[in-house]
Amino acid sequence: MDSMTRVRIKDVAERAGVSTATVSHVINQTRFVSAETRQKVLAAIDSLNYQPSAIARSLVTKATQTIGLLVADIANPFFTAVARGVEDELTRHGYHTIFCNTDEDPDRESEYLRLLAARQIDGLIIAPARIHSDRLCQMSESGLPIVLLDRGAVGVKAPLVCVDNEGGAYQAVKFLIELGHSRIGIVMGMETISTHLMRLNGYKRALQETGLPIDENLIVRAKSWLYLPKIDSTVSPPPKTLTNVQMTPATFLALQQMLDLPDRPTAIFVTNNQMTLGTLYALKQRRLHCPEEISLISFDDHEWAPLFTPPITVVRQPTYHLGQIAANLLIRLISGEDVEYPSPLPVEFIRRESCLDMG
Amino acid sequence: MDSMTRVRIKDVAERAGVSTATVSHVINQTRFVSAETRQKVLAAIDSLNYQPSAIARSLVTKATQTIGLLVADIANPFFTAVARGVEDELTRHGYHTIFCNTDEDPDRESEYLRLLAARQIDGLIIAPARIHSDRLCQMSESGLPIVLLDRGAVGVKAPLVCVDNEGGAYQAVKFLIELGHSRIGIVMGMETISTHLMRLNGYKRALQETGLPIDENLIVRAKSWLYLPKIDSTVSPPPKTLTNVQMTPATFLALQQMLDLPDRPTAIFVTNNQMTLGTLYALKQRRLHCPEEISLISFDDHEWAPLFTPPITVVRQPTYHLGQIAANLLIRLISGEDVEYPSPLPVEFIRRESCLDMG
DNA sequence: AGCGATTACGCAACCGTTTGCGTAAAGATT
DNA sequence: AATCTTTACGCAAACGGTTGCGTAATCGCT
Repeated sequence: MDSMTRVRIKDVAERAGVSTATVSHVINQTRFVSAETRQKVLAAIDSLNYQPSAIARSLVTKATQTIGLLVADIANPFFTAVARGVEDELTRHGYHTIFCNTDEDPDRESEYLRLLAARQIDGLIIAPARIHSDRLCQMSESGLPIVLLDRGAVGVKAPLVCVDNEGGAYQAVKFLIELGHSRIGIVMGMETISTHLMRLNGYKRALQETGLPIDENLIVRAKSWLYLPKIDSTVSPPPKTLTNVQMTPATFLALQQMLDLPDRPTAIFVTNNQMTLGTLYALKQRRLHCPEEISLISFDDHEWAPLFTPPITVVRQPTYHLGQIAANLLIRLISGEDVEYPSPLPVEFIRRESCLDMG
Repeated sequence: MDSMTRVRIKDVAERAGVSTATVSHVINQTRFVSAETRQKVLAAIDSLNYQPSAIARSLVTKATQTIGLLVADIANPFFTAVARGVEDELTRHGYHTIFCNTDEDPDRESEYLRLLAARQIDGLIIAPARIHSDRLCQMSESGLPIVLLDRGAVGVKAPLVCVDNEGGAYQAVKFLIELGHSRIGIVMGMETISTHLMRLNGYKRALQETGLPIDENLIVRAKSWLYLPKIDSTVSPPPKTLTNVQMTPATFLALQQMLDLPDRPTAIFVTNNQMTLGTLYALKQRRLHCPEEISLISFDDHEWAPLFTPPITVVRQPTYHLGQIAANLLIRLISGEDVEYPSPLPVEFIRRESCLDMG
C-alpha cells in the first residue's frame, strides 16, 4: 500500500550492485557504461519503479525545466489560445508551464514574479500589465531569459512577440472609411496596455490620413474597477459574465453614453474580443441593428464570430501561433542561442457582413 | 550587473552575524528569536535581497506547494473557466499550478502523470480521459491527494467534483417534450467520458418516461480523429477553428447526416459548448432556421449564448465555482483533513429563445 | 552562593541528486 | 617485465535549505 518512502537512487544502486554515480550516468547517458552494468541498472530501476526526483536534480543542476507564463487572464480567449500554443511548444521540449493571472494588476504581477523567481524558473513569458516594472527589469538584468508577449516593456532586454496592431487597426478603420463611414467610434481596452494604444494609433492615423476629425466623444476607453460610476438606475448594467477585467460597469456606461449621442457613430471599431461581446450586448439592449444602423469591426477573431447575425468582420490575429513562437524563442534563449528579434506578425482582415456600405 | 551567484542563506547568516538556523527560523517563524536578532536578520535579508530557494526547501520538507491540473484542453472554454477557479483558489493558499492538456489521449495523460510525480506535486486535480488509468490508481494508492474533476474514475479513492449531468440533461429534454417536440436529437461528446454518458442517460430517461422511442439515428456521437470518414466532397468540412478534440470531421459528417434525414429532428440537445458551435455551423450551412425549423438547447452557458440570433437556451453549469470547490477540497486533503465527498452541484436551466413551442 | 529552569541560539546531519577527481584492471607498447 | 593507455566505474563534495539536539547565558529561588 502506502509505503510512503520514495525509492532513491541509492536503493537502485544497491540493488544493481553499483555506485549511485553509475546509476546517474546510465539515466542521463552522461558517460560510458558497459552494456552489462547498464542492463543491471535498468533492471533495478524497473523492478523498483524508480523515478528520479526532479527537485534534487534541480538543486544541483540549477535548471528546473519549468517556465512561468504571466498573462492578464487565462479566461480571456485570446490568452487561452496563446497559452495553448505556449504549452504545446514547451512540452514538446520537455518543459513545464506555471500559469499566473495578473488581472492587469501590477502588484499581483510583481508578487508572482517574486514567487516564480523563488522557484528558479528557467525562463519567463510575460504580457506585462504596465509598460514599466522594476522587478521585471531586475529579473531581466539578473540574466533570466524572458520573452515579452503581446505587449512591450521598457528597460527589459527581451524579444517582443506581437502582431501588427497599428497596421491591423489602420486597415480596419480604412475599410470603414472606404465604405463611406465618417463618424467612426472606437471601443478600446486600457490605455496602459501598449497593444490597445497601438490600435488607437492605427485608428487615428486612418482618420487623419483621410482628413477626418478625431472626436473624443467617439472614443470609449476602458475604465478600471476603481473608477466606479454612480450607477444611473435608468441604465442597465452589463451581464455578470462580462464584468471582467475589460468590460467593467464604468466602461459599459461610457459605451452606452456614446450610443446615446444624438449624432452617434455609424460604425464602431472594437479593440478586443471581450469588449466586442460587451458592445454587442449594448447594441442588443438599445435594439440597434447591425449593420443597418451601426457597423462593427472587431480586433481578434473567434469561433462564434462567423456564427453571429450578422457574421462579424474581424481582424484576425494568429493567437496560437503567437504562443508557439514565443515559446520557441524562449527555449532558444535558454539554451544560450542569441536570437534575432522578431518583427510583428501580420494580421488578417476577414470581411464578413457586419459593415454596411454607405455608398 | 549579472553577478549570477545566488545569495544563499549562509550569506545572510554571515552578514547578520548569526547561524543559518536562526535565519531559517526568522523566515519561517518556527521558533522564538529575540527582537534584536530578528531585526538584524531582516535587515540582512533586505540588503542582500535574499530569496530562499524553493527547490532546496522542497528537498527537505518534501512539499512543493505545487499542484498539477490535468484537463483535456485549456482552450475549451469550460475548462478555462474551471482552471481560473482552481488557480484563484490555490494561489490564495500559496500554491502554484502546473497545467497539462491531455487532448483526451490516455497516453499523454499517463506521461504527464509520470512527469508530475517526478516533480513531487503536493496534489492533483484531474479530469481523467478514461474511466480507468493504471497510473492514476497507482498514484492514488501511493497516498497522493487527488480530486476528480467533472468525470469519475474507477479504482481511485478521491472526491469527485461535478455537476448534476443526468438531471440537467433530463430537464432540458423534458422541456423540449413539453413544448411538443417528439423527434429530439442529441449531439454528444465522446462516450468514453462519463460526463457525456450521464447526459445521454438523462436524455434517454426523459424520452422513455414520456413513452417516446429512442432512435439511434437521432444520436450523434463524437468520433475521434482516428475515425476518419472518406470525406464526401459534396459535403463541406467544419471550419478549422472547430476541428478540435470534439468536433472532428467525422463527427461533423455524422451531424450533417442527421440533419439530412427525411424525418430530421425538430429539436436538438447538444451536450457541450464546442459541439454547440459546430452544430450552429452545420445549421447555418444548411440554412436551417432556429427555432422555426429546428430548436436547440446547449449544455453549458457562455458569454456569446445570449447574443446569438436567437439567444440560446442552455443548461448552465457553475464552471468557475466547480474549479474553486475542487481546489478547496484538494487543499483540505493535502493538509490532512478528511473531507466528506461532495454531491453533484446543481445546474441552472436558462430559458431563452432557441426553442419553438409546437403547441 | 548554588542550583534548576528558562531563554536564545549554534552545530551539523540530512534531503536526493550530479559530477570532478581518482583508481583498479585490462590491454597495448617497448 | 616494466610502463603507458585505455576502459569502466567508485568516492565524496557539493547544491541550499531545515531541524533535532545540545549548550552558554541569564534569571529566580532558597
